[in-house]
Amino acid sequence: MLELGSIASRVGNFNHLRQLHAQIIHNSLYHHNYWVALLINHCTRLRAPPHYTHLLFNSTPNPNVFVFTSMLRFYSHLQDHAKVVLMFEQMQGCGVRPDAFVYPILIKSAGNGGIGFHAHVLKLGHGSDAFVRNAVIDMYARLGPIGHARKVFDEIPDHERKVADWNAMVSGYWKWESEGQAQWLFDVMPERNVITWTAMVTGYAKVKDLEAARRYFDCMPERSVVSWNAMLSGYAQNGLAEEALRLFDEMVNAGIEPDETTWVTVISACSSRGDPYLAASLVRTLHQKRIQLNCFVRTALLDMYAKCGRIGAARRIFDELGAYRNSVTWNAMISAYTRVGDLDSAKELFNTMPGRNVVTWNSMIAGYAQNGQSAVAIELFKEMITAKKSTPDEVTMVSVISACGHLGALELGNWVVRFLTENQIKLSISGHNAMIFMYSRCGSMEDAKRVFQEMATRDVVSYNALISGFAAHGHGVEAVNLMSTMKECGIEPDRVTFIGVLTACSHAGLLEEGRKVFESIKDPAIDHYACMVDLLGRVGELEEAKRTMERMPMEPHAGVYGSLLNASCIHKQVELGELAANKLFELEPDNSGNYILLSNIYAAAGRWKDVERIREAMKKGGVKKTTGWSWVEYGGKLHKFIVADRSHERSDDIYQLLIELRKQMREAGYIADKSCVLRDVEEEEKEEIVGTHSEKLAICYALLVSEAGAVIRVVKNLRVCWDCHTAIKMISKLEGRVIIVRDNNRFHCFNDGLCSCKDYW
DNA sequence: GTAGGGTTAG
Repeated sequence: MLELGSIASRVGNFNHLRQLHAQIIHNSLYHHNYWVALLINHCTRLRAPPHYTHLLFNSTPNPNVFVFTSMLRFYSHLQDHAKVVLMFEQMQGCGVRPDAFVYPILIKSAGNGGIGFHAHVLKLGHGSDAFVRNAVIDMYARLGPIGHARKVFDEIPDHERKVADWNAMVSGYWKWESEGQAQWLFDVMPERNVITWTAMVTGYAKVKDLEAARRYFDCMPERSVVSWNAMLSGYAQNGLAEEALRLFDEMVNAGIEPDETTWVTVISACSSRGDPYLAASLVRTLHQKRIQLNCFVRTALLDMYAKCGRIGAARRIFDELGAYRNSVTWNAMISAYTRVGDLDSAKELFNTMPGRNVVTWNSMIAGYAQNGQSAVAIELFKEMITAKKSTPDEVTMVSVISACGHLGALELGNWVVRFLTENQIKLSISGHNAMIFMYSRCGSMEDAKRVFQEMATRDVVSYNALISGFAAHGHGVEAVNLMSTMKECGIEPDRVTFIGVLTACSHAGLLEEGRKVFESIKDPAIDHYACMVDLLGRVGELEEAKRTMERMPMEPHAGVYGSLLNASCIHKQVELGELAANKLFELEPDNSGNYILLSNIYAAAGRWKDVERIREAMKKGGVKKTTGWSWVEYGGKLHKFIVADRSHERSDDIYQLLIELRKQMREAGYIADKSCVLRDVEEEEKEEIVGTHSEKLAICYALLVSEAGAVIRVVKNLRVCWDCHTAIKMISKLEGRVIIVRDNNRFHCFNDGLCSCKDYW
């Protein structure tokens, strides 16, 4: 028996637990409820699998109140409220009378059902038991209404009121964001303990007042590991990873032994830094200290590996966890895959995951949205609301709104906005930012401005979204002015702001403003140089563009040479174009656009042999002209087209219209634009109408639906060429309204046959 | 205590 006792006191992991279990059976002690309860309590602590624990329980012939209490505690820890209630019922069924210890567990785990237990407790006369009373206060403090907690609290005679009751109230007020009440209770309470102080640290961290949190932390008469953890996670969850890691050092130096929670928090702080060296040193420490890695720590490690780019290591942890995985583990792994763009692996996990929650859906939807698969993201969102298993929240909607913006799908966007109000989903800053983005990408600058103006608080992203919108629509002056406004409001422009403003200057031809903006950037990044080269190039200052590029403190990337090539194309500069293109052929050998641009430059100069040479080079290098999808939004649906596409239900009408259009144009004496030379050369090899590229099909569809008076939005991948121009002119004349056409990153607003963007003609 | 969201350029 003595030996058993010494084994029991050393149960540190699941194997020890099994050994103890075996010993107990070996000594025929299994029917002793004392040992069973002890085993179950170890199961709780070590988070043993439920089936193992349940087996233990089931083979106990006459469980007493201690065994039942242990089981209740076990399921309560797992947050399996249904099992807790079931166990409670079984307990009563066995004629075992619940004592005052049982009710706090029940109430804590039962969620809203706890209110029912409150009545039960009063009836059984446990109402004046200090633990039960505290559990009741704690329940109302956590679940609300907090007023009920206060009522029970006030009814306790002064001399019976314990510090735990005060603490429950303090935490409750923080939970319900009554900072003043929490503070007041803290000030008037007759005695405080380490839990009280820690609650204040947690509370101030929750309202993001980390300075106040730190003041309380520094003033604490004593600190437990929980207090350290509270301060640590306060830093970690508010994005102050550096502070968290510094505090962790302090903690170690102070000789405090970190617990599992500490490790989880520190690992998560390390994740947000994404630093593989720091990660490796943390893992070494864990090994040296022989830390038990529970599911939480392992999941945090998984996430850390993934965010440091070690997807394989992350997957190994995921596989090793096996049955111990929880939904967080799954979601972390899914996000790990979407982060690196491996959508297939992510989707595979998504499909096999048991019990998806809203975060699972959000991870997958955001994964598609962030990897250029906006249409799929929206499809998945529709599936989510049809399945009705999880309710979309703000995070879901932010991704969906952004996806609508990327597609330029205004009808869809408006439907999503209606969905928000119908389902009472409130948007915070990022939600409104996504809306600004969506509206400006869809060409509704008025709506974008309205959303921006209606916001109570705006951050740098709000300004950036609107500035980029102005940039895309050629509203240069408004973009420059908005940057001044943001400075006046005390928000500092960041990298993205400058990209937006410089792009705006570029599209509006504001050379001097652009120069000033560029000069004002303290430490211009490579993208800022690219924008500046673009601006100089477009307005025809090609020499200065070239000089700017040569003076860059870093090696120019494809964006810089691309700008130069584009400018050479606009201003028909063969030599400069060749220089830029040759660099680009090294940097992006598979990008067909560069070959086409250079060939266009040659064609414009009448150098047909060179055009032919480029075509040969493409063939030899196996460079395929990228065939993107184009699509038209109509009736809340996206009609997709690809080269030689015949899949559309109105395919015959579309091709008929195309033939008609060409006939009309030929008769009217239109001549093919030189910018389409390479395409037309390629197409001549095929049956002309079959090889028609997707944008022409999209335009034809738009033209067809316009006859029915539909709203037309032609989006994505539109290199507006000769046929398309003519078609768009026809549509907008027909409609007498503004038509927005989007090619990858630029907008073309056609009003009465005129386009705001002069790039292509 | 661990998981998910918004802005960027040729």
